[in-house]
Amino acid sequence: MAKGRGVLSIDSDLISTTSAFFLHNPTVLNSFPDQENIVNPKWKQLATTGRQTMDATSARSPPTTIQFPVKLINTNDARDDDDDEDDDDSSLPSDNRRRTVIDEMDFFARKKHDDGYPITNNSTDDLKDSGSPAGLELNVNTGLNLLTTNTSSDQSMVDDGISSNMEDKRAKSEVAVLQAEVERMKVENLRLKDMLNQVNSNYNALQMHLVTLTRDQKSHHKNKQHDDKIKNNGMVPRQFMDLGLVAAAGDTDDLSLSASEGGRSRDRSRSPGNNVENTNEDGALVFDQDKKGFARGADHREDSPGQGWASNKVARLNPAKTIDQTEATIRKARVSVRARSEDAMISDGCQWRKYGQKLAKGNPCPRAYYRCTMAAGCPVRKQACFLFFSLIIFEDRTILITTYEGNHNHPLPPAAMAMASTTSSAARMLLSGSMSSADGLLNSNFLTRTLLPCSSNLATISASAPFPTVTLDLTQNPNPLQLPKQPTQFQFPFPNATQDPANASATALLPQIFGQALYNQSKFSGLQMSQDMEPNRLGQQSQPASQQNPLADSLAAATAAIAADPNFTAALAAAITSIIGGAHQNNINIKVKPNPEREEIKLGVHSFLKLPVQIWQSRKGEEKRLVVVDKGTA
DNA sequence: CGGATTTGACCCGCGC
DNA sequence: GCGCGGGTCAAATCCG
Repeated sequence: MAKGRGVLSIDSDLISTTSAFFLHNPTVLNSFPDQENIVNPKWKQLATTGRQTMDATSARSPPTTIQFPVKLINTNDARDDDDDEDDDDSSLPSDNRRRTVIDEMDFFARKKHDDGYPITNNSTDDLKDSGSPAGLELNVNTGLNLLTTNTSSDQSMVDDGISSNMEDKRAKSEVAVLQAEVERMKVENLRLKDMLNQVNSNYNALQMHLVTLTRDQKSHHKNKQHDDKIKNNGMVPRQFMDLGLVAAAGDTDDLSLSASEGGRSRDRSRSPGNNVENTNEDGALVFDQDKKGFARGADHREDSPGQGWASNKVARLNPAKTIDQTEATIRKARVSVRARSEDAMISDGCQWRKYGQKLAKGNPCPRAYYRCTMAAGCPVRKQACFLFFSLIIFEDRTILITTYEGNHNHPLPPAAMAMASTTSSAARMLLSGSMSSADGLLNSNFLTRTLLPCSSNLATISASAPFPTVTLDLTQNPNPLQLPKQPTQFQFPFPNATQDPANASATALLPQIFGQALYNQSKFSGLQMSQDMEPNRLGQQSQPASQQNPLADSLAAATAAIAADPNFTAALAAAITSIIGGAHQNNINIKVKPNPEREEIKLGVHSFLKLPVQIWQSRKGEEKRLVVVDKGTA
């Protein structure tokens, strides 16, 4: 079973801040009753963050055990009024008066005593005394009728003139009954919380549908006009982004796929099993664009396993490319999360089952395919593969790229909600059409500021890839000015990353650059990286590596040795060549100033690779350059 | 023994 | 039309 064992690091501040921009109500995060029992400490803060909402929810929930003692006090007051037969001219009904005659409340008398209002069981004088202070609570209505049974029995007690021993026994039995009742109410409370959570989830899902469908309608007119522009200037990527709006109407898998494939039959010659997984067996509503309405999932079986990965299925459709059909060609957004993890899977709170593994070209690290198994028919899938360069350059600092697609059709545990909210919101941002770009890679200020306000470099959008993809880079340290370090929330398995400025910057920059390159291989034309790229970032990392890392000197020596090793050269070149597919023009220029802070880049490389690369050093020795040589000539 | 994983084969789109 | 690559399936295998 594929269980997330990796250490995923997400800053909960980031999430909490981000959640303010989520379309669906983040309170879902807090609606699970088991927050106290969260095992993983990494998520505890999330649970704690949500506790306010939980408390509020509890306060609004049906009567709890807290309230009914108040009701008892109220009864005592009434009893007091009645017991004072001589002085009292109470207008209470006769039954209430009879009820108050009961002097059964041994344990309540004790409680009152504790509260400072002493009551003696059989003393009517005491009953008189006890009446006045409790009168403040007369108006408290607990909504519980727990006293009904008690009072009736008490009434008979009084009439029968039972002794104090019997009263003690009765009191004990009533305590037991009340305790059982308390337990029952606790269980009921938990059940109600579950129901509330379910309602919240349903509400959020419906809200998302409504928003996206409304947006779809509004954008439909725009798309018409936009298509004309596209015809004229062939701005396919632009068109693509706009089509994303339609996909956004699904926001979730179901809708987009239905819209894109509605009315067409799949020609895939697979076994019927292909259709099993995405048919919404749970009866989820699916929007059928052809039918202009929602249909039950059971009737919506044209889809294939790829409800999740819709893109290639969309491409399988009728190749005739009219504008309308192009509109129907909806590619689903993907959200790629880049996190530091040494395990093949990050722990995102969901249960995944691995259904395939593929050795993608250019990456010796196989890509694993997972599907969500938390609910039958859940269309969510994810891919996971290690960032190759992270293995090359930071051997001990692997970066795992996890790509999600689709939305879950089932309630999620809090831990999963964090990731799901992040990814779904990112996908919505991508598909919202508010940040369309004429060309592939862009850094969206909009997305950055809204989805990930803590950092300006955490989110990247790629529309040129086969799928619109939002990449959330969780490998970087957020801007320390905006987000103080909180290493306790999520633990990256790389302690040095925050300690060593050089490491921090390098680990942040390289994966960002190379990782994006991997996702845009078709557009890859060269990369440059310099220490000057982010002076602020480096400036905020105060101490030089040599001061903080006692191994700096030895590392520098090792670096020099490794860099001089022809095996290293060959290995690194081979790796890069492999990644970029041996394209002739693909020279990767990595400017490396001879700075001791860089020494970690070269560690442990040549044990990993075997193909050639050339390292060129400038005359002055200020700069080293890695040149990828063609596979045949290297 | 049931469920999860592995892995070779297959399907399909796309580029040449 | 053919080959390549991504994605998926499903039988075989593993494992608790």
